[in-house]
Amino acid sequence: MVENDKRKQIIEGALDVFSNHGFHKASIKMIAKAAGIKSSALIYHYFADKKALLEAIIREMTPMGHLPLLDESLRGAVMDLPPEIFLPQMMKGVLSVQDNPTIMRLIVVFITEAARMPEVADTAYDTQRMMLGFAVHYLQHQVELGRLKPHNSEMVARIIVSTMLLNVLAHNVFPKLADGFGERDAYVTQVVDVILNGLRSEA
Amino acid sequence: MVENDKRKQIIEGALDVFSNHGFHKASIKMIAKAAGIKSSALIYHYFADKKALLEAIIREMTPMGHLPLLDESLRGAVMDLPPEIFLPQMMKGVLSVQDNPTIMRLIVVFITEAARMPEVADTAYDTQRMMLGFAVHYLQHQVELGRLKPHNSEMVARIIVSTMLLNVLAHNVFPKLADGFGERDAYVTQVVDVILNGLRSEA
DNA sequence: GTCTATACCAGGATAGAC
DNA sequence: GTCTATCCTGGTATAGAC
Repeated sequence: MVENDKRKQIIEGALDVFSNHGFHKASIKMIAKAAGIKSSALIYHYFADKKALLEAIIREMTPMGHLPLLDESLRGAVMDLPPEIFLPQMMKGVLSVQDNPTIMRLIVVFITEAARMPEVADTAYDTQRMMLGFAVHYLQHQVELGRLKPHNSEMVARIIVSTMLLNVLAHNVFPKLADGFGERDAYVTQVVDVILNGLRSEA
Repeated sequence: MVENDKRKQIIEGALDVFSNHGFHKASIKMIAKAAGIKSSALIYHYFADKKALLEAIIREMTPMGHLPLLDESLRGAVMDLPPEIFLPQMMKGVLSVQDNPTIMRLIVVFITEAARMPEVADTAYDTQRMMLGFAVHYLQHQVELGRLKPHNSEMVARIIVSTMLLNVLAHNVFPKLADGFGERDAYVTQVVDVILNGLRSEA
C-alpha cells in the first residue's frame, strides 16, 4: 500500500458522495467525511477544485479492464461461437458490472451528469463505441458464416445494448422498475431468443 | 390568458433552468430571470421553496395527454391491427415526443433527478407502467389471434421500451450517440423487423 | 502532507413597502 | 400580487501553523 493512500481515499469518498447526491449537491465537507480525512483542506492539496476531482475520478476509474469480454486478446477466440452461445455469454458479462458497486456508482454519475457535462458524456461515448463496435463485428462475422441472415448490424447492436442499459437503469436509477426483470440469466436468454428467432408464429 | 400568468411563467422558466443545469445548480435567481420576472421573491409567493417548485412542475406537466396512442378510447380501435402495422405506428407515436421541447426538458429532468428523488422516480414509474401495460396487452391479444407465437410479453414489451428509451437518451443525454440512429422511421422499421422475424438465416 | 481557522461569496429564504 | 432590500446559512477555497 502507501502509494498515496489519502488521495485514493478522497477519490473513493468523492465517488460515493457524487453518486449518492449528484455533483452539485455534494459538498467538499461531505466528501472529506466520506473519505475519512479530518481536513477538507487536504482535498485542495491533491485537486485544484471540485470539478478537477470529478475529472480525476472519471479519468482514473474508467479504464475498462472491467469488461473482460471486450478485451482484444479474447476477441479471436469467441468470434466463431454460435450466437445462441455467445450472445447470452457476452450480455451476462456486461450485466455483471452490476455486482461491482464501484462501477455502478460510476455509471450512476455518468448517467446523471452527462447531460450537463460534455466531457463526461464523451468518456461514456468511448466505452459505448467499443461495445457497439465489437458487437457489430461479431454479428457481421456470423452473417459471413451463414448463421445469421444479412441485416443492419449497427442497429441490432444498438438494440442489444439498449436492453442491457435498461436493465442497469432499472436497477440503479428507477429501482421500482427492477422487479419485472426477474433473474438476470432468464432475462438474457429471453432477449437473445427474441432477437434470433423473432415473434412470428410459424405459419 | 390571465389565468395566473406569472405563476405559469415561473413554472416554464424553472423547467428550462432545471433541465439545463440540474436541480441543485439551478438557483432561484436564475429561475426568476428565465421566467422574466423582476423579483425572485415572487417565486415564494407561489411556491413554498425550490423543492415545491420542482414538485409542481412534475405534478402539473406530467399528465400525459401527451401520448395519444395510449389513450383509453383508442385502445379498442388498434388492438386488432397486425403487428407490422401497429408496432411501428406506436413506436413512432412515442418517439414523436422528441419534437416537443417541453416534454423533452421534462424527460431530462426525470432521468437526471430520479436517482436521488424517489418521488420523481415514482411519477416516471407510473408512465412506464402504462406504456408497458398497453404493449403487453396488445402482444397477448396478437398471440390469441395466432399472429404471434406464445412468448413472455412482459419481457418483449421491455425490449421495445428499451429501444425507444435509448433513442431518446441518445438524443438528449449523450448527444454524440445520436448520429448512428439515422432517420426515426427507418430505425423503428428495423427494430420491428428484428423483433418480428429474428436474425436467423432461413436454414 | 495534514491539520485548524477563517475569508469570502452565492444562494435560499424572509420582511415589509407599494 | 409584485417589488426592493436584506438576512443568514452553508459552501468553496485559502492562509498558514505544524
